[in-house]
Amino acid sequence: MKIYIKDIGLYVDKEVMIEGWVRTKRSSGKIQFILVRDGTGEVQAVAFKPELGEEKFAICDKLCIESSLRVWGKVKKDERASTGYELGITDIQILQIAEDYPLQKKEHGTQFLLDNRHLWLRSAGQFPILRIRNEIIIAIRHFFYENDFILIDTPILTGSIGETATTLFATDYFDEGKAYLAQTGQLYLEAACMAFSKVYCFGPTFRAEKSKTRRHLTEFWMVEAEMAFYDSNMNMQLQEDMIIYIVNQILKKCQPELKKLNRDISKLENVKSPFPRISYDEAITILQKLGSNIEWGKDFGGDDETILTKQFDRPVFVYDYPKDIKAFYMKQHPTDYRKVKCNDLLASEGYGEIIGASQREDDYNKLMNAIQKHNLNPKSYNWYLDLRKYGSVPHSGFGLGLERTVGWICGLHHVRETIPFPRMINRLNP
RNA sequence: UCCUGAGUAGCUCAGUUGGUCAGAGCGGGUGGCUGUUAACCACUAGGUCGGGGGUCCGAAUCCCUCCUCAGGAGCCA
Repeated sequence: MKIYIKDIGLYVDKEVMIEGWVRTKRSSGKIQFILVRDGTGEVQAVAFKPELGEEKFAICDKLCIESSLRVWGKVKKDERASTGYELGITDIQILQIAEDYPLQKKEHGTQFLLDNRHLWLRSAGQFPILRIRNEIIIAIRHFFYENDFILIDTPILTGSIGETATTLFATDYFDEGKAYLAQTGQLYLEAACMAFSKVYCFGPTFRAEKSKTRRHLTEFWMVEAEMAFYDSNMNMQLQEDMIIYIVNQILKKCQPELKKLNRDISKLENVKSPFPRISYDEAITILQKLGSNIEWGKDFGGDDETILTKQFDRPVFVYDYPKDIKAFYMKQHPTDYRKVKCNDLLASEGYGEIIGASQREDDYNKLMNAIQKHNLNPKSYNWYLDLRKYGSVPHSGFGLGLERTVGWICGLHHVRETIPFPRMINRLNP
């Protein structure tokens, strides 16, 4: 009977068949240990010459790493096997010998691994990361579903609308001129939230910035939410609830994966309500006290974010930034014209920004002013301005970077391992 | 675009006061081993030292230039 390795504990002393690949092999004359993986787990299969016979033992001898195979055998509990169980091979069938498989058991460099990303995905270290990514995505969707949000799929091909034109990927679009790959779904969500009240989108996002850092990809996944009748404080509360929900789900469902990644679980268990909330002004004071030479009016650098997040044992909100360093659509602060109602969420342990959020400008004239001040063409924003003409209400929203969130929860140094096939400034293949 | 660092065997790397400096481990091949956990032991094949130019009796090593990669700045999630 064919089984999956994750279920092997249910079949002790039974005959089973497993289909999979060779993770590694060790041989010692008359006995061979073949570590078989099938995508759900791994198990040590043992070939013992006197029991298996010359012919089949010789077949095992031909196996190399990542060869595909079918094995039959009896499941045994055995402490000597790394996973607690082993399979006493009674028969074996090779599907293909993976001759000259490029990846070895020893360490490789990043470039080599990325060149072989299609094979690197099979490595033991990549399994927990992408399984956690999967669970995070499911947690996010559940969170929104349980909180009465409607999923709105926003377009990936767009006209010239968005934040700034310099960081867009362009492509020819029939007689309509240039189309751009979406760098946010927010403006469309604002339209949709006037129809459904609470909405979200979750899809790939594209930024043509020439960023070469461990926090950047040119194609990444962003979940964005938009809520009618939410002010900036309600917005932060929702973000906090969502992050706590995600972390709790991962702690509940992914203990084995976190363990394989050597993640310090206590750091994740700290992610509880309430998250500290500090204003931009307070953040500047703290940073200056700690020796940063940042001045009021400037955005935080990577080092500043690191210093700031290390002051707290959980993610921290920074709110109400100067308007000059933020996007045109953010709502003007009611009492301080130099600022806008917005917030970032900085993840702990130095990971930095994982959410950017704001209350949106709902006043037609103020929005029109901002568009003009940013040298944007009001014509392109006709429909966006319409939303302020026909039943405008206070509304807020945020965007969460999926890969940065996965990197933070997994405790990884670089976001490139958090997505199956990373797209970076000089990497388009595989 | 700018700053810093790197490029030596299929992979990971050592080797720079210029002179047995063409090296190791892994991987491949051959042989050995009945409990291996990156198994081990013996033997063996593999390289135009990123490309080009220069200095020198002599360059992996020094100089110039180009290419590629990594990290960071800017920008952002």
